[in-house]
Amino acid sequence: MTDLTHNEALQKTTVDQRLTERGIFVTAQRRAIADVLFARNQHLTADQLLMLVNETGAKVSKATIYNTLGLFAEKGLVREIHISSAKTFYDSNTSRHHHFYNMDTGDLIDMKERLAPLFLQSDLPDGTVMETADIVVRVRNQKP
Amino acid sequence: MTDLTHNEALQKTTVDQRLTERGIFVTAQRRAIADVLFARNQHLTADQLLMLVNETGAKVSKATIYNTLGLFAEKGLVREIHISSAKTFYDSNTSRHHHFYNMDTGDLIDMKERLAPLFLQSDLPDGTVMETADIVVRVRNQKP
DNA sequence: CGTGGCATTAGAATAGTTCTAAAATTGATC
DNA sequence: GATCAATTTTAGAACTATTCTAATGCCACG
Ligand SMILES: [Mn+2]
Ligand SMILES: [Mn+2]
Ligand SMILES: [Zn+2]
Ligand SMILES: [Zn+2]
Repeated sequence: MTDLTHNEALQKTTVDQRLTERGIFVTAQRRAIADVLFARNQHLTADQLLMLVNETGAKVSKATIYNTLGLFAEKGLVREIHISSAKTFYDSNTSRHHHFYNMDTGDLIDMKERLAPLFLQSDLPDGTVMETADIVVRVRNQKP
Repeated sequence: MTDLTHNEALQKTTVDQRLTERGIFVTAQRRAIADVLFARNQHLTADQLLMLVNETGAKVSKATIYNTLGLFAEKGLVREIHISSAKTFYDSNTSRHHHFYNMDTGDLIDMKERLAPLFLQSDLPDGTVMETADIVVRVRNQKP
């Protein structure tokens, strides 16, 4: 009992720190969202996150989900992954890694290799064949 | 005069062949679209293509642009590149290559290297800094 | 308390894309 | 060339992920 309470307190502090470190003011909604999002490494759509957050008992609007995901992405706490025009995932794992997207199942799977220079059949998830391998490097104009 | 006419005829045949080779029936609209799209290697949105095609004097509807781009993509004549949920480019260059996307200017630029194993500052377009480098390998379940 | 500055919210608006159902075109067959 | 089935095109409606609006809520600080 005391153990669980203690752990929750630690968790809460950790999540708060994670936001504060990036200059994000902690609010009840942001904490509720962060609790779900950062519970583990995962790939979630905005809708999925909205449902998961509200299942915990918190009451967070769709607008706040989008505002918060936008803010977190801007601050480097989540990574946006654009699969198609109707499929954007938010990845709670911001370490450098890449993905397999299974067009049949809709699964987005982390690649084991940190940076894969070549994509061999043996690198793919079992039972799948490569369709395309797209690299999009996003750049910004250097600040003057 | 005769030269130009001759060239246009050759062009038309080449475009027709390109479609026919992939089992696509040639129609006036598909030819009008292909003429613009395959005139050179380029990255176009559906809207841009619609405007360019209709500027040539052809009358093609938006639905046909989307139908045709979908068909061409399915047959491997164009490549879809998803930059964000509201930005899909169609690439008339289907050879294996990857892209730099400049978030400031909206430019989508081909990478020189065929497959870039590492992204060094010196690899980036002049005056830009890397924001993210995303690899999405699309896979399908192996046909049984 | 009262004021200022964010944050949150419901719902409307936006925009890219897909769908619908009818009309047009095609091309094979007689 | 007329007939007919299959395919394609089309205008506009519908759909849907995301963004916007503008009103309300929430603190922190004087
Ligand atoms: Mn969703
Ligand atoms: Mn467009
Ligand atoms: Zn991931
Ligand atoms: Zn390209």
